[in-house]
Amino acid sequence: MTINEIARMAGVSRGTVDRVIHNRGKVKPEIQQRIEKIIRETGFSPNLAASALKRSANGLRLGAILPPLTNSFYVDVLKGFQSAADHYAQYGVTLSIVQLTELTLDEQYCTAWSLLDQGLDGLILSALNTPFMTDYINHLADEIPVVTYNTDFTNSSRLCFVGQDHIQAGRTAGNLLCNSLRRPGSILPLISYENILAHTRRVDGLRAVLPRCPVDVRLLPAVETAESDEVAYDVVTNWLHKQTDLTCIYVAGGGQIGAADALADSGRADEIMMFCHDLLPKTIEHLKSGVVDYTIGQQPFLQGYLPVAILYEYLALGQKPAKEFYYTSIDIRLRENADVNGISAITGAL
Amino acid sequence: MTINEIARMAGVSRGTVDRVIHNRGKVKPEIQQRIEKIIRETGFSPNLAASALKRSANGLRLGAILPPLTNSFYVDVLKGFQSAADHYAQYGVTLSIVQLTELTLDEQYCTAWSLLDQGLDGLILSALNTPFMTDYINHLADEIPVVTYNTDFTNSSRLCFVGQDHIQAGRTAGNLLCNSLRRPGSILPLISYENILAHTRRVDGLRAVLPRCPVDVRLLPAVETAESDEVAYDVVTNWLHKQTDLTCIYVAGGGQIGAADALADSGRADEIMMFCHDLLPKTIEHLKSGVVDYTIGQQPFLQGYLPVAILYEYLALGQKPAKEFYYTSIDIRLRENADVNGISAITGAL
DNA sequence: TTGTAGGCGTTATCAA
DNA sequence: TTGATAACGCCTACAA
Repeated sequence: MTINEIARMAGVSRGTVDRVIHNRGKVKPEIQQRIEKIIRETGFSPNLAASALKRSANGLRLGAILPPLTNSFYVDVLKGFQSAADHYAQYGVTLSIVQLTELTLDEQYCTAWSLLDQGLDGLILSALNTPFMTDYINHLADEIPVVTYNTDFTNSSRLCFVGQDHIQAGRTAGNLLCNSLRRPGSILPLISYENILAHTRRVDGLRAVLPRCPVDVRLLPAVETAESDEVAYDVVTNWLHKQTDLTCIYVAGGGQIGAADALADSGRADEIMMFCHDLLPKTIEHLKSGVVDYTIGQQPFLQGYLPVAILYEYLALGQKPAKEFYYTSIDIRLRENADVNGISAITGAL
Repeated sequence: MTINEIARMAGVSRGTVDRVIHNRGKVKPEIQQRIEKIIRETGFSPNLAASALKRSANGLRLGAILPPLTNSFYVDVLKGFQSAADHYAQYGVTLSIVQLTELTLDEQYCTAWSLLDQGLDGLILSALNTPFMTDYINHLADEIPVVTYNTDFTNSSRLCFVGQDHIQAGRTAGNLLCNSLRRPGSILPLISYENILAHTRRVDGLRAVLPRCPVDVRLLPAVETAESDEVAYDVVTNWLHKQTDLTCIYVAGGGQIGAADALADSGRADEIMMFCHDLLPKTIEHLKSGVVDYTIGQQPFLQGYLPVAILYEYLALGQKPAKEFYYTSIDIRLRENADVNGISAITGAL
């Protein structure tokens, strides 16, 4: 089935069929309906290779906003962006990646705005959950499609979200904890900031499943680390002294390396468990040395790659995303599968 | 960069450049080198959309051989095949899927042969590891590219393999077991048949890490279930009586549902752990009800989808696979992440 | 050994 | 409101 055959069957020209397919109007209603009927009956859909070939001439400008790379999680996200940019370059896509240097509202605003000023066709972003940012995203989304990743803005008009279900990830951590704890005691949760939803939600998820624990556990109030390994090191060192019945350190976000180092230095890594999120290079080392017991990954590469793919399909091929929430997997890692690099995206597939 | 610009820069015609790109010969060596130099310097690579558009006229016939669907693991593999077939249909690919009705050598041979007789351009298969099959795959691979999935034939001339590193998966199961066991005792491993390498390797992997276990454990000799849930049910029921210090049932392959049912019926699911491989619909139920503690998935969908993508790129676009081993992830599941469907392939991405 | 030309299916432009 | 025509970049006969 080609657009030519449809045109022949309908007794019109290709141009008219094209106008119907893309809802461009300027077609007599009765002809429109006739063509739509034929398309439905034949199950015709445009040849993507041909569309892509033709569209690649036009060009598509996408922008992506990336939090500071001091959190090395975003290094893998960046790889996803770059890999996608590389792949879609031949389809006329240019991706402008803007790296923030600090995690403040103002900079986010200004950067995003300067990107938009360049005349973007679509935007990919992740940001702090504040009412101001929600408004701003709504404002952007009026002009161009916006895809959020890692951190969602559910009550905004963004096109869709790519990232983890953080509550469920926290529940999964709690599930692992319940399975592994051998003695009663206290659990110390660490987060970066109270206003990072991802982190507080993970703690909420963990808390929700603790009643299933076969031994008595107590979840201490979450301690902030300001996304700093130094702070986390000190926090853990202090609590190791202060809280004598500590059985587990749960890093819901921020400073996992500092926390692990502190636990290792204390010489009590065998006796106290440690759980965290994300699979950073240092985390792999800590898994192998037995300091960290479990970590839960969230496919960072895909969080960079997929938004680009989604926006390409939406803008260039006119295909709306199939889902509003593209949840990445809850990827449990421990010593023996710390090194396995699963296949995260069929990048080369045309 | 287009083939036209390269031709202009080299002072030759498009045709000559095309011959160089695809190593078709019939080009004067000095001209060949000149063109190759320009291609290298400009970083030119052919536009995939244009290639695809042109090639889709020719058509590509692929074949896939699928073990009996009585093992519902292969239902997900089949979905992968179908999804890929669907996607690549517009690029002129037709995929013939042959489902075996029993797992015997003769049938595999005859089916594969009849497929080849139809004039295939590439073949995807999974089979029992016997010397005969290795010879046969070598024979096939002389004619057309062959991709193995799930079960590899490392000493054959197949193009590449898509599937799990079974030893590492077994080690991961052992790792989980060591983390979770609370009392000493015996572990009962179940396998389908001794000559299914995947299963015995998993047990080998598990055995290798047991010395790290903080409590005393003993690994019993593996028991065969002939890939039958009925047999597995009886085996487990018997051993639950016979082996009074049983702490864990490890289903390395075959009959996991029967085994779980037996454990549930015995009323001792709380006291005895159960580990298995693959995430079948019934396994999810058993995870949620607490009968099965952990299962290790291996991305079955991808094991169907990826081989098709690989063969398309190889045959239609002339791109050799980047790796010989495409290891799927070691996908740990327990109650709280049993339901999560990660994103397994960017299928719609052009 | 090299060059030429036609077409893959779609889309954009222009003329009717 | 429609139809005709010219690309998009590559591949492949066929001609030279």
